[in-house]
Amino acid sequence: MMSAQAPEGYDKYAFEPFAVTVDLAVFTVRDGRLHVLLVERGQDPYAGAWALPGGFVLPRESAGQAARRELAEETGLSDEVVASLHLEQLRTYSDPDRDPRMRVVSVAYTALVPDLPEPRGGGDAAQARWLPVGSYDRLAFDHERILADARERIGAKLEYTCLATSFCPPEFTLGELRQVYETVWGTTLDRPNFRRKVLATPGFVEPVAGAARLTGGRGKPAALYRAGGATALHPPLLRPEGKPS
Amino acid sequence: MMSAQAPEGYDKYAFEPFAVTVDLAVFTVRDGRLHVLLVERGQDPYAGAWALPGGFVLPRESAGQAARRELAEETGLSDEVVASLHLEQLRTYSDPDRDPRMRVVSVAYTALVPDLPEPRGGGDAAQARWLPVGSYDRLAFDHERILADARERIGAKLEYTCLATSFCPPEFTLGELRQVYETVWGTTLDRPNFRRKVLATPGFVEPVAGAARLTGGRGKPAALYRAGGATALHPPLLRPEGKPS
DNA sequence: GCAAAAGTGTTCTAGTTACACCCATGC
DNA sequence: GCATGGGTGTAACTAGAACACTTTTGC
Repeated sequence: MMSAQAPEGYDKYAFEPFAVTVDLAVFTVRDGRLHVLLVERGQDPYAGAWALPGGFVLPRESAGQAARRELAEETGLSDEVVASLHLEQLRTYSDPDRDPRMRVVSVAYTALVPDLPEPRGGGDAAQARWLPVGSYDRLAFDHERILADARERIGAKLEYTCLATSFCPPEFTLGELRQVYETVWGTTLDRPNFRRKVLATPGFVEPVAGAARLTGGRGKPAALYRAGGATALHPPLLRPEGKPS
Repeated sequence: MMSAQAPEGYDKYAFEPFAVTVDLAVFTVRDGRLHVLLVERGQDPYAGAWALPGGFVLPRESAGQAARRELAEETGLSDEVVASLHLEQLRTYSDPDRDPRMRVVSVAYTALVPDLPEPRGGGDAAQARWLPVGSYDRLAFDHERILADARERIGAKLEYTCLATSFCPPEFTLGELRQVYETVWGTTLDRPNFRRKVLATPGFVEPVAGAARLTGGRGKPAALYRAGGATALHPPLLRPEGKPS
């Protein structure tokens, strides 16, 4: 924002121009692994490297609007679906040398989506793909850092919000919901305690009457639930501390 | 960040230029009230209104560096002191119409400082002043919103970090530390329980051997403490829920 | 029957809450 | 003395952790 100290008759073009972009860290859980949506760069710098999807903020849109627009373009999802997704501003990355070409300030966003069909190419040339986190060599620019920040953020968010249901299809079992936590946190959780905790939080999930589904091929069919209306998780569901998977 | 889909031979000046600024929400506790550092605007828009201090990000600095530079200018604190302060990126505000003059994207930062001497004018014309939160009519631009977000953030931060000591002078009593929590949260806390909680958290505070100080003019002199090395507060110190002051 | 996954019950304990109570100081 | 704020003690309550156990399915 212009402060009171800004020069009086300033000139819009007096400064070296800043480009403002958005970067998206979009996660999903597939086959019990955390996946992130990436695009392959076709040109230098970082030609051939994977990068987070993103793009310029247009002159008449906010960064949040730009993020939703880019997400719709990259995933091929309908506007209504994209509008209903949970998109959260992560933070802004502004190191002067983060892009060698020019001064680019990027507002990063995070989204959690259920396991989607492989994204169609969208309007752009480069194909967007879901890749397991850690399965790539190196990300372009400072995207490695952004992705790490995003992982940390969603891990923390699961503790005190009901956001985990965003990773799930419309109807899901408590086992699937638990797997979301275990995948994101890289831990195992006590099944009985997890169940009680979730059911004891009003509005976290609501049962689908009479419905049940087999999960692993064997075992007792699990009851189905839908996401409830609650967003906060009080008291929080804390991840175990020094506990590896 | 430039995505893989960015136009190839792009022109730095092809877009309407974005200005990138920082805004600062700097808090202190004075006389048991939460104060925020504000500057009075001398020119339109919002001439005469109070605004958060801030300014342009220079071509060769990051937003965080700009925030520290502006903070030093506004408060008149030495560079070493400013370098040691806790400055945290809050979020970025990018509504296209948030500044009527041009497109300004602002990265907001929050800082917590102990009760400082009234800031000297700094290099700039407008005087910066500490004002109790809520004691002004209206803030310029979307600064009301930024300030509200900043308050919420620091309130939450006190719950699970040891950051409250940033509001205190180098040596402080547990009563003063408790008052920080009560002021920011607008609640009262049980004194004995607060004391135990703080002392039971390793590294939150460390005693200053033998030192004591009278606080309210009356009463038993209180032992003095210094901030410890810990940053996280495990388990957290949760604010009471439906409890007014 | 056996393995696997869902679902229920129970015990133990750390952490918090809500108090009552004593101590040291200024007026 | 008495008001004021610092400091200690303690009983009740709550949420969570750990783990045994039952149920329902596929093979």
